[in-house]
Amino acid sequence: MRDVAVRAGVSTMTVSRVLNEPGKVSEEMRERVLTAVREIGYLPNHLAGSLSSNRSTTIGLIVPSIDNSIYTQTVKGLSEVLKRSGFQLMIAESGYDPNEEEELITVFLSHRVGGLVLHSTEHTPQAIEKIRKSGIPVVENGNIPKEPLDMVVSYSNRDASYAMTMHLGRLGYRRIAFASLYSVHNDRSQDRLKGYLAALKQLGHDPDPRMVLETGRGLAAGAEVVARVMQSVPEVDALFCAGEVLAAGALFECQRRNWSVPGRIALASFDDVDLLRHVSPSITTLRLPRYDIGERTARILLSRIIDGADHLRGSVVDLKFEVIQREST
Amino acid sequence: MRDVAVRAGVSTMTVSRVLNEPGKVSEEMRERVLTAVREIGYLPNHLAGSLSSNRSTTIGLIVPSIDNSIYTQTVKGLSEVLKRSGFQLMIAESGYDPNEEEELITVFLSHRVGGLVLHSTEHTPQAIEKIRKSGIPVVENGNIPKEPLDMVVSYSNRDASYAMTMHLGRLGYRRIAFASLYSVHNDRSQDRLKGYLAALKQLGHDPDPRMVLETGRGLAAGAEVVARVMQSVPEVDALFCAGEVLAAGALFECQRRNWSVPGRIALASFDDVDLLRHVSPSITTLRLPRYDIGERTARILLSRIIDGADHLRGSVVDLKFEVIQREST
DNA sequence: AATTCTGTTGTTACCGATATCAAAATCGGG
DNA sequence: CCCGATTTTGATATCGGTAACAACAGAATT
Repeated sequence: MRDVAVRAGVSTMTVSRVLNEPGKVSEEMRERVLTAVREIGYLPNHLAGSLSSNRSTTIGLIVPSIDNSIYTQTVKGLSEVLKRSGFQLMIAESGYDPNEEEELITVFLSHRVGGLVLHSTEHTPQAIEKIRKSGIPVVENGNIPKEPLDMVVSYSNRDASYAMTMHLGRLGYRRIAFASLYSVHNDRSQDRLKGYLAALKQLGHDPDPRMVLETGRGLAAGAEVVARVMQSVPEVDALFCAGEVLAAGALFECQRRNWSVPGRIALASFDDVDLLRHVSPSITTLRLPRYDIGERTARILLSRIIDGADHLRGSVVDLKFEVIQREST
Repeated sequence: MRDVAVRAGVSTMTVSRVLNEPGKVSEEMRERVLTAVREIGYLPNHLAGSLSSNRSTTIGLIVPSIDNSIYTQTVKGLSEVLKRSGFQLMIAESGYDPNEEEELITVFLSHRVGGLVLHSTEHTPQAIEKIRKSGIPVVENGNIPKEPLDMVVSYSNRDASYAMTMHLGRLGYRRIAFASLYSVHNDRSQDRLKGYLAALKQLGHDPDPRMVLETGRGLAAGAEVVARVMQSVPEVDALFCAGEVLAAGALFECQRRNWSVPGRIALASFDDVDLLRHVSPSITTLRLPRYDIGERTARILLSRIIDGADHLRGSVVDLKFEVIQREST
């Protein structure tokens, strides 16, 4: 930068102004400086800039696992909005472990990120303390927690699960089973179960512990879960899989075993991925606003960081979802 | 840091040493400093550290699109290895556009990343120039380019495509069609086509332009492409889809139209994702070392950055792939 | 014409760490 | 017990920018 200043015959301060607040510099200076910048091929040093101004254009994002198609839509929404404002994304995986998450938060804070996006809504007390102390804006977006850290952009897992279960009930299914990922350290799973149970109650069905299943990740888990419930409760007539991979795995297993869907058993899913629309039968599911979540998260963060919109502190954005009725129910 | 130094009654330099080169400090000092660090809840400022030391623990990664399951495995490999060494990942999407990529490279360079990982192997001349000038290590890992920028960790798209086509030939298929994504600005597609053509030649089959198809992304594109080739060349007996989404889409279309697979037409795919193993019939495909690519990329970058392993400059790692024979062929 | 205001540019200090080299403490051997 | 070698610690400059305020010129006001 010094080189540019010398070449243009101005002070470094003027160079800095041309690059950051061009309006405050006369036309003539601006051109002289920009020419020098081009001639030298000068690249500003963001580290120095951030250190000096105590402002950062980096946002830290922590997801449970990168290789999960449902997060990627959110990441894309985030990334596209942030890029437009010249912000960068730092991404890390917590592996569904709050302690790991805390560690990553620490690393991000020491990188002085301007904001933080957390998919999980379960945090260690130390993590919460560190975030509070840092004072940077945070958005949680995997669920709508009881006690938000700061801002929230999400949909309600409980409401979505409730809506789908009610939908199945209204279609006339009487023995509706529910499958989700293991719910320890996963309040999304817990809330989905709550929604399911609330809907059963509303429908006047009795809950049956044999019809509430938990399993691991992957298509194989979906296959296992449908086989398990068919075995233990043969009269089951619908299976609501709270996860799109589980639902797909369940469908494939039904195809292999020649269980007609929805004749023998109906299937419903959570999250609308391309796959569910293209299998036959196509699978009834919930369309969740994954991309929108990323977009809104980015916007609200930028408002806080750039415009200092302090009135947004603690705001909760509850985005809409939709039941998509297809052939499988 | 000043506060910590004062509290421990030492100089900031000693604090810095305790944190970065604990071996060079006496046991007593170390404990005094660490206590002060804990009491104050001190978080080092990485920006300041990087600026001062001119070293960075951030790696920039540019992928064409984040929401593509095949990249996520590579990202995971990268992320896991980097995390262990305290490195961070900055991720951005180029949207398959070299100009966009150049822009992102510029941003990353001004953030002074310690290394760069590019999935694409097509770059603008300016991008190449900027990278050269910056002197930071770079890994390309989407393909094995003719003229690498620096280091390469990948498999050969041409060889993989050749291997699968030969496999189909050896199984006795005589009219093998080939489908890929549009090949403009996509040397992966181009190389896969080359491999296919080379194998046809080797097998003594004549290439037929009606059996070489290009299409867009998504399951619908796979459906479209299989319908198209069945229409224009009814005697086709195998379709090699150079992309796992295309193959899955093609299979679903065959199921809808009741074209028996592999009886009426055989299907082969590129990349081994969970889905291809679980559909019925399961799909013959290539297992590519996606995760390994990320892992090796991270390792080789860290060697260059931490150990200054200059002999690795320009090295090319050609990882192995494997043909997975399944029910669809 | 003197005074105030406005807009542009420059000066200086500082952001929070590390590199470098000098100073002080420790150590072993004669 | 002294001296040089070795280890440990500290003082200072610096990394590359920006904040804050000062200086200055020309326009507007009185």
